[in-house]
Amino acid sequence: MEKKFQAIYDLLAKEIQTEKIKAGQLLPSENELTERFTTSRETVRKALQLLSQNGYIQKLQGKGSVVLEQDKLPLPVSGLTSFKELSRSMSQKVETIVTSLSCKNAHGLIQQVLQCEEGTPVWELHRLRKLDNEAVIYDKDFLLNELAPGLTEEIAGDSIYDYLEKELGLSISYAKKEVVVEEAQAEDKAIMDLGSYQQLVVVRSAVYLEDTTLFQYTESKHRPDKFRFVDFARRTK
Amino acid sequence: MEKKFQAIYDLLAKEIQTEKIKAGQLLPSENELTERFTTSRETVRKALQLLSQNGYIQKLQGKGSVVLEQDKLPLPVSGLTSFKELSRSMSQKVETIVTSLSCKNAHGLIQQVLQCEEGTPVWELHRLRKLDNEAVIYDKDFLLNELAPGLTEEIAGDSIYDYLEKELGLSISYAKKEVVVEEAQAEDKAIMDLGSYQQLVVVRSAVYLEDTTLFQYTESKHRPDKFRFVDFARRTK
DNA sequence: TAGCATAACTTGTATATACAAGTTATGCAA
DNA sequence: TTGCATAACTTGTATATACAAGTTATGCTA
Repeated sequence: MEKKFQAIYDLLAKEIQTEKIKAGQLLPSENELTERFTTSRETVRKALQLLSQNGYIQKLQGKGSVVLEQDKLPLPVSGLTSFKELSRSMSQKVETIVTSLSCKNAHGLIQQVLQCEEGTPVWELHRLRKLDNEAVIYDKDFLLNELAPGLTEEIAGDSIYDYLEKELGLSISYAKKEVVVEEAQAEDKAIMDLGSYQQLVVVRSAVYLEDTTLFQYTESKHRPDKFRFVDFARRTK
Repeated sequence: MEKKFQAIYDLLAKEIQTEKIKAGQLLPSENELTERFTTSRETVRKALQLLSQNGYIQKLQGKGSVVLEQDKLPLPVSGLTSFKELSRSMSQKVETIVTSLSCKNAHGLIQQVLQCEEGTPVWELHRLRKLDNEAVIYDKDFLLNELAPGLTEEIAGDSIYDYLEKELGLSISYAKKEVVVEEAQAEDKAIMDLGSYQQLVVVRSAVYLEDTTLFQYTESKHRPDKFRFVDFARRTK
């Protein structure tokens, strides 16, 4: 049985996403929700806490919980809209090409980034992402073989995470990311459709499981005009 | 009086930051903490929830709360270290120059991004950030005059947020951000030390107060080699 | 009518209790 | 000694209660 507060969160999140409850409106009060779901107020509050954390609502003491507008960053100052087109185009043609998948024994850099023993078998996976037939994203993944022994090109072409979570029962817990801009290497220029772009946005991320083991290290290179990162952040200090 | 769970959070966060409790170690159990702070377990759990959210600890059912390493993204793959130098250099010479501060009546784009009435008085603030005597960051801020009527160049040269929170009692609650790469404009080239860089990392952010009013809109342009964005994210789906 | 105290809401904090679920150490039994 | 059930921990979920603090509507009073 799914946890109660999670179920309430899922339900309310869906109602907000589908605009059954629209931005600017108030959610039912905590007491009303408590009755509706025949639960306790604390449980409702846990669900609301999640909604707040993920940018769905803002809680106002004495008033209630207002639904926030989704994403909606006010218009960009310049007339540039290329990145908006990109975000809209998530539904457009996206193609993933596995350019290499091999299992190596960790050494030097790989061993360092995965923080594992020398010689530990690790997958090295290279994927090229094409948006509208242009190769604009190039991903290099390193992951512990031990945790995903049955990795194949087919799986790699899909979502690795689905495979991990649904097939292997592993659960990703948290990640650390870094975004920088670097010169395109010869390899990048050879394999990507870079045109005259000389620099790439590089996203390096370390992905951890629930037990804090570092599971995956990824370096994702993006052609600058096709890169967009959106973030919602609350303040805790 | 400060809230209890907040106080516990602050104390534990400090202990982790100063490495009184080191990465890899376990925090005292919830029951022990409950005793130490003469409080209830739920209150301790609220504090731990905050620590978890902010990447200080990972909770393991049945075991305890392990302290995570701070930031520590495994080594970058390439030999490039310029951005690391930058992050280290936060203590190096940083200089802020207010290049313009004026109060205008909102119209067109400004009115649009601040989502206010036509004609509402708004501050327009331009600041140039110099790192080691190089002008590498250029910020344009728009903020509602109504909420910060006493803004001056001196304050703007400092931290605006300190002024807002400590002087005006306003509290920033959340922000939406977008990171993209765009061509440097003529103005950017004129005012920044760009060298041969033709593109800039642009961070656009909308800052909201607790009552969900959009208070500030910022466009921050960074010379690519001096830009670095680090993120810790937990998974909620 | 206008103003104002107050009642009736809302969310925020703090506490107590019970049991479920996962991990580790204990100690008995073969 | 080894193996295994179990006890004694740990965190996770759910519930109930009390009062504080902020907002809004009510309705009385001048």
